[in-house]
Amino acid sequence: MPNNSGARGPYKSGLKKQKLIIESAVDLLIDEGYHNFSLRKVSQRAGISGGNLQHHFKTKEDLLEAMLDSLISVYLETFKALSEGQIPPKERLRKILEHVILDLNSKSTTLIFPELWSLSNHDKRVSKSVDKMYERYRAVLKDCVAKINPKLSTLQIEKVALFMSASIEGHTIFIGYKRNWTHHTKSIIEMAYTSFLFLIESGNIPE
Amino acid sequence: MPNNSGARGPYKSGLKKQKLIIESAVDLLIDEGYHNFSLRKVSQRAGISGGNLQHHFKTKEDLLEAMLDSLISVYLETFKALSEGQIPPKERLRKILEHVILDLNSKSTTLIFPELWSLSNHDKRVSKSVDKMYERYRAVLKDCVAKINPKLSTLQIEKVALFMSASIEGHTIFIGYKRNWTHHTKSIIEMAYTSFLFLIESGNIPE
Amino acid sequence: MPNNSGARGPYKSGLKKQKLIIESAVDLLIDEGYHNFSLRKVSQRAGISGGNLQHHFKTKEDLLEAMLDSLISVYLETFKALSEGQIPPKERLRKILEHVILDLNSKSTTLIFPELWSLSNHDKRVSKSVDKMYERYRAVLKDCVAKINPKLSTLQIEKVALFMSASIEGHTIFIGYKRNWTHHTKSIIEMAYTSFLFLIESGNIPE
Amino acid sequence: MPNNSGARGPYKSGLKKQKLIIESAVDLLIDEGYHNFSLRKVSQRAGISGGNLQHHFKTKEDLLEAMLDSLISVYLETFKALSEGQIPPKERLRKILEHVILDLNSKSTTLIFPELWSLSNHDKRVSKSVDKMYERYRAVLKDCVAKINPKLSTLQIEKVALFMSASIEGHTIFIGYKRNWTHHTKSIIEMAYTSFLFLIESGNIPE
DNA sequence: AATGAATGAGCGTTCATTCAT
DNA sequence: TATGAATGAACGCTCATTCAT
Repeated sequence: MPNNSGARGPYKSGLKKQKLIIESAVDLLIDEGYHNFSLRKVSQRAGISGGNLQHHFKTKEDLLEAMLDSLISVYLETFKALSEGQIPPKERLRKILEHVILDLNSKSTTLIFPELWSLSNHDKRVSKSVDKMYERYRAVLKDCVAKINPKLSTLQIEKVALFMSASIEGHTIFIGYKRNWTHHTKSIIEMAYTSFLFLIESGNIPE
Repeated sequence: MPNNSGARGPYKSGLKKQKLIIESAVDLLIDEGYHNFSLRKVSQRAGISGGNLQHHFKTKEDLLEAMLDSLISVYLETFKALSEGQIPPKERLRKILEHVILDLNSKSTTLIFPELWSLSNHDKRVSKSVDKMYERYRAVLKDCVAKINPKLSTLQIEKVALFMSASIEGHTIFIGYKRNWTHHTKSIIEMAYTSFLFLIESGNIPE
Repeated sequence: MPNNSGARGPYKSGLKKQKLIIESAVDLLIDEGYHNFSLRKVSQRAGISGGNLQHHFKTKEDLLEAMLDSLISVYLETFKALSEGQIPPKERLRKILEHVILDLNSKSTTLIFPELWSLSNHDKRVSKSVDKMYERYRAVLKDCVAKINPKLSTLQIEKVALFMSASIEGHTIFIGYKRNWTHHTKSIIEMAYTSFLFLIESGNIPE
Repeated sequence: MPNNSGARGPYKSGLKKQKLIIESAVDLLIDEGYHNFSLRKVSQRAGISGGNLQHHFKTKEDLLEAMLDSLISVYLETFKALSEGQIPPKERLRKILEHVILDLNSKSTTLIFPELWSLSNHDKRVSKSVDKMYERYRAVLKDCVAKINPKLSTLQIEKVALFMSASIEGHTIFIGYKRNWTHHTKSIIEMAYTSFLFLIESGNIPE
């Protein structure tokens, strides 16, 4: 019964509908890209009137923000899960790489992230949210890196985590859903693990 | 001198105008992103009427194609230049990495590539052009890799070139123009060279 | 104390809210004009939900009617006050002119009356209410005129009262709130008194 | 051949259509009032598509401005005509009053001016145009007044002209088209002439 | 008495495109 | 080549109103 006890706040049916709207919106974003994204299409997918959509999300920007929050929260939870448990650090690194790189194969990730990158370049709010997500992403990596080679300085850890996460993201457009090199995903994981581990253990990272 | 027939003369007025239009269009794409891209705005930037624009480029798609060709040709020339000359292979690898990673800092590259990646996901023609460009990109890398470690199989070379190019592309959104980690560009180049060279020389690449 | 039955009690909660709504609506009309008047904005100003507003006033027309009644009643009371008391008729005429012309300077009068005149032209109900108000207005003037020059016929009295009231109304847009000639208000009063009195006393009024 | 000689500027058919649009817009304003005025209705009345309307008038404000210019120019021409010719000043005053007061009976004047007064209160540009028109109006009156009584000071002339024009405007809502007192128009003209002339000749005007 | 949910029409405006000039 | 004229669909958004809660 979240914030619904008194006379204020959305009704239960309203919260459900908002979820439905966000799902419809994300599906549309995946299917058509942001340059073909419109509130009309969202309302059609959700099976509601345009007026009702605007009742739930005052503006397009509001809906976009809600979509972003919804999308990012999934990844944040994943990162949290990946940083929990008691596992040897190298093994954890492998697990992380396996998970995030395999995730690139998914339709949703393949199709949504390029939209986010593009939007980030033209919308401060989006860029802020995306930046924050990547920060959390790197935090998981940094924790892992520090445990593998405790001699690394903070700056070195920072840099290698940045290098790792950026390198991984770049594969989206090559091994993503229905892309040309999806079948090389396993090999990519191997090369990532091998080369990243070398960087970390050798300590050959600029200060 | 409105003579416009034949193939002679460096800048026939028609071609000149087409160039102007394409430049205006690219500028618009950079400034506003494809989701805010419209023929109207292009014609305004080019200082011509909408009707005239459509005389030179029948449809939006036609203009997009011309833009793409124009954009990609620049990179193709760069790749060609990078593969020429007589340099020791490792040195050449370094030069390539330096060049392509430094290029990520440029406004144009930072802002255009996410648009291309996004468009690739929803437009076959764009994806074809972009794929072809990356193929040429990898060809340069492959040539270099093969010379550094001649023992690698064709498949290994393919894979490591894919891994390298993908890793580099991923940095666009982190060390690009006005992005948060631009100042780490030099370090990124170092880490890329170190780790890629390790992969190549160790031969630790899946078959 | 949600007791709401019967006619007792000065401010039953329902009436209170209705008053609040009407005040908000009038303020909106003053600030934005009828062409920017909407129930949505009224409900926002009143700090209530749209649904609740429509609970108190079924339709936009209903609210408009209530606003009109509220607005006009103020003027009717003024007219009543102006016609009471024992004063020499010329002195009373002066008082009336002073009062009604000075009232044109007020923000509310300046901004509301043009809206009423405009609405009168397209809404029978509004025109009826406004006409009735002006009738009462003229009644006060007629009473005064008759006492100043008892020789005037009913028709003459009617005509001069019409001429006087119409002439005065016309100054709204010139000496009204924040208008260009507000500082001439005193002079206008003088000219009105002088010329109207001449008309009345000379009896030079068409039959 | 106004501004249409070269390759630029509107075509003849375009100018004609713009006139048609303005006429349709004015008719709509008269029939429904500004609070019911919409570009869609204008385009329907003009028998053209919405897109085409927006081709001729970029925004609603642009159309409004063009309408205003068109409306006001008619009155300006009238004022000019009224101030021309060689007539004894009193006779000219009578002619002016007859003309402007009789004009109040016309449908167009009756219905448009209240809209202008209302709009003036909420739109600086409209208020500026309307103010300028009334200035020209008073200029005609001032010239006439000065000739009837040359002893009046500039300020007195100013004030009496203001008083006269304002008084006349006020009759719009009473003796206008299909209003209750249209049949008193002649009498109003008489009273106006009598009382205004008294003010002017007696010189009984505040300094 | 009061909320939020929902509708359907309408708003001003932008868009890609076609066509006459 | 180049313009302006014209279309028809779509856009984000506001509106008055109805209704379930």
